[in-house]
Amino acid sequence: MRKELPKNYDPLDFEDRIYAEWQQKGYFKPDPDKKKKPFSIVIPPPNVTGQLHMGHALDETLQDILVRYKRMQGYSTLWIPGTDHAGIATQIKVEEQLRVNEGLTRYDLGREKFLERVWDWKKQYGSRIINQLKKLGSSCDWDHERFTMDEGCSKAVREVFVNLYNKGLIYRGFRIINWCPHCRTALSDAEVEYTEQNGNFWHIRYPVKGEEGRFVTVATTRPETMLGDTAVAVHPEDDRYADLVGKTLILPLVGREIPVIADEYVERDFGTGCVKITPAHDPNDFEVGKRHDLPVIKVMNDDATISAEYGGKYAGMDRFEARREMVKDLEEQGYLVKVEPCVHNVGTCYRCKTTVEPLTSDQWFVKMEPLAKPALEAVTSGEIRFRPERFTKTYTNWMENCHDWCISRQLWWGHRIPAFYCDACGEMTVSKEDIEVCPKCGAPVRREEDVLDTWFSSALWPFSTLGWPEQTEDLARYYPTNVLVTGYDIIFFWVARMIFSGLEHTGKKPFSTVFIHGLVRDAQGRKMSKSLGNGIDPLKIIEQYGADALRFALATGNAPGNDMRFSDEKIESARNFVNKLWNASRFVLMNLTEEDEELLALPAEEELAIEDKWILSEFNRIVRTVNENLDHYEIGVALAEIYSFTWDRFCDWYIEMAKSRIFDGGRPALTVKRVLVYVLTGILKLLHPFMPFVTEEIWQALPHEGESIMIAPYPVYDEKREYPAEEQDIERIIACITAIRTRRSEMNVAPSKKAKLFVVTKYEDSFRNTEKFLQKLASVSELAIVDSYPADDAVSIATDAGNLYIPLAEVIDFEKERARLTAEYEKNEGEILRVSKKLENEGFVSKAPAAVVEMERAKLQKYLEMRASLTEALAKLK
RNA sequence: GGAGGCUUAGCUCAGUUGGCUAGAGCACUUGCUUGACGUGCAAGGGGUCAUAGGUUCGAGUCCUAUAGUCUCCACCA
Repeated sequence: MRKELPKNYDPLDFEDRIYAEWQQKGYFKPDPDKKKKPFSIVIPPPNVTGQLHMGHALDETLQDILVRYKRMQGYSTLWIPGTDHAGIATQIKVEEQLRVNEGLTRYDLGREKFLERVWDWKKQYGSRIINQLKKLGSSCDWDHERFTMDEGCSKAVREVFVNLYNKGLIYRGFRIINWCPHCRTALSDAEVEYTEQNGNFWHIRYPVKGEEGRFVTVATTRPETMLGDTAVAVHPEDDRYADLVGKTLILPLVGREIPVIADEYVERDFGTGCVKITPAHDPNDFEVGKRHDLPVIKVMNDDATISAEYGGKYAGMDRFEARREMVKDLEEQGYLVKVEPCVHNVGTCYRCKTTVEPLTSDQWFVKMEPLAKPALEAVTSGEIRFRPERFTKTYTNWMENCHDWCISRQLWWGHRIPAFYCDACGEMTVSKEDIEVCPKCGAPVRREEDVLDTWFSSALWPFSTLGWPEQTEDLARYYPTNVLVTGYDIIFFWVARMIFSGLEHTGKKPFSTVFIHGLVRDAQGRKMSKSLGNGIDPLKIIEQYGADALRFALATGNAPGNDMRFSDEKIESARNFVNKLWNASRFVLMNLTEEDEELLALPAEEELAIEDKWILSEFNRIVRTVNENLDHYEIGVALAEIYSFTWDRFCDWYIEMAKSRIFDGGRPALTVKRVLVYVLTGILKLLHPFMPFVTEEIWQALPHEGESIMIAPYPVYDEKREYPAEEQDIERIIACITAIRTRRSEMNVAPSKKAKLFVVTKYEDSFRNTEKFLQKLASVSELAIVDSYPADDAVSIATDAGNLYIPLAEVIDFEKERARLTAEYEKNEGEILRVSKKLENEGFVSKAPAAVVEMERAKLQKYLEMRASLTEALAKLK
């Protein structure tokens, strides 16, 4: 007895079970068959502390679609999953937990104890996100699961660090960097987010030394930094201040003497034209300071309090408190000229949103210029391609303008920098292996405290996960990977850095295609965020609607790279489609009484009915477009094609047409069932990459060959299976049935009221071959093909296939009929005019492609036939 | 300041290299216990494709300008 599907579609019944089966059968593993072509993807590793959110859901869905598609096409697919240690993010979480639960800071615990806590946390939460990925149906090879701080990845990190250092591409230097006073670490440029904030422009006057009563007025948004001022700059060609250059000013509140200098960096028209220069706390001032050899006075501590050394009475105050106090004092002492409100961009930490403090510090950097050049070339040459293409520009702009990458972080959670200092002789050693003593003088060394930027290890992900620096089989077979799927928000953080790292360390690009998607927003189009509380939990959606519906909703109705909104309507409509597929399958299944072998054989050509050929032909065409679109990463288009074929063609027409044949029984019934099984199975295969669970569940219930739809071959276009004549026949009849339904509906004729149909047509065979459909689907009691309709008691319907007459004298309003037919006639005349004009146009006929011209000719033919029909129908009304 | 996106039906969006009478989902109107599905079936209404020019036989699609809107980068203190 064949397995039956439950009446109601309930994904909870089978999703977990099916996933477990797939995993147990080993379908996620790459096929060891060397003859198969490899296809590989590395997952953008979610943060180990994270929960699955809609962004992940979209990202994983797209990857899984590609991987499942390729797997069914016979590739040996490897999709590597894993998680990222997420340095700052994780450390913040653990510190927060520590603070809340125990009232302790990481300093209370000390480095070693604290790291134990973080590892505990990782063990506890790391598997959570992995399990959530499974809920989505992700067909990753879990045997290949990696973590950015596991042994292999850590080895790769060290290898890369030492190599870059030896090449002079990593250096340690005293520079101005972005400092997060809350996380107490340096940040890279990419990790600073600029937000517009309301602030003030304080105009402050600095007295000129030796010239009683003379002042220079500077304007600043950050008065507290004046403690570190070491000059005031004016433009060299600014006549207003020409005589001041070289003079000395007395810094208010501080009393220190600073020079007036001339530098082209100053914009004459902005502010007062005089700029206070604070090399220790402003990147531009730092550059000015270097040019003029100014002292660098750092006035803040790591927590952004004012330093004891230079703070004077403000020492120990928080920077913002100091600002208030200093403004007050400046005002009291008569130095404050005016306060001008302004909106300005303030840099904030991308993890904790604290205002970033630019300050000078000793840090480690990656020299970007030599790395950026080949990375840029790989993309501009087309070796690596962005989809959609417009993101190429985002990438190249950044790559062309990026500064050296600050990679050291004053955190504890991360890859510790493999540098060792000897206090005895001052030697620094960078080494792949840990060392205890200085190679130069033999004194004990101490290891660098800093760890590396999280993104330093993520940058190696495509090859570190495949075993690099070992030359493993995996690396040889699956690197470079084929495609990287990720959001546009991490092109700088991650994609760019993977590209230059891959090129530098493996000599190969890490992937051929970068497939970029947008953000998932809420129904109002707002970014989902914790603070807004508008996040939609994908796991709740899965519980409620099923993973297939979620995947469908995410994969459809939006163009690549664009943001999308996630709404109730969207997920409901997705669920409705799954439900439709379920029920169509139930219908097919409940009518299969024959043996599997019998049903699986596709009928011989001569046994196929006209509608069989029609649906097979249409299916075949859909197969082609789906393949083409998937090959071009047009996932939404591919899915929309399957959707409309399944619902509008297969369910609404073919199944309806099939009913009469099934219930008639006999040989034709076997044929139609075979076609039903064939096309439905084909639909399931086409849909499997998008909706893996439900397609597997139904496929298993249907007659099938093989163990799982997951490893069944993806449908391919078959040029032999094209039946243009039959397609035309059926399309013609569908148009007639629709026209009849429309007329009857307009005239409020109950569907139950059957009527005879008279047809005047030159497509006699089309009508005769499909009489049963007209009867069944257009409430026709009997079909009569005539040369001309004899009476004037009929509703007439003009079609390009001929004239249809339905004797329904009691419902006809002749005036209305005439008006309607006339309107239709006019409209048709308009079309005739439009198309004939086109065809009379010399330019069109000579320049347009022949196929297009041919199409227009056929169109004109249709309109002319329609005109004949309408003329006849109108004549009948007289 | 620089770059890019978006503007198509009441709403949310498709429309791939220019070429069938511009589509879908949702919403709306009308009818339907039609042998899987009311999470459904049938029929229908609804769009000067932001505006103005241009290229072309032909423009929602390409070019230029304008307006509105969003995002990213830069940072003039």
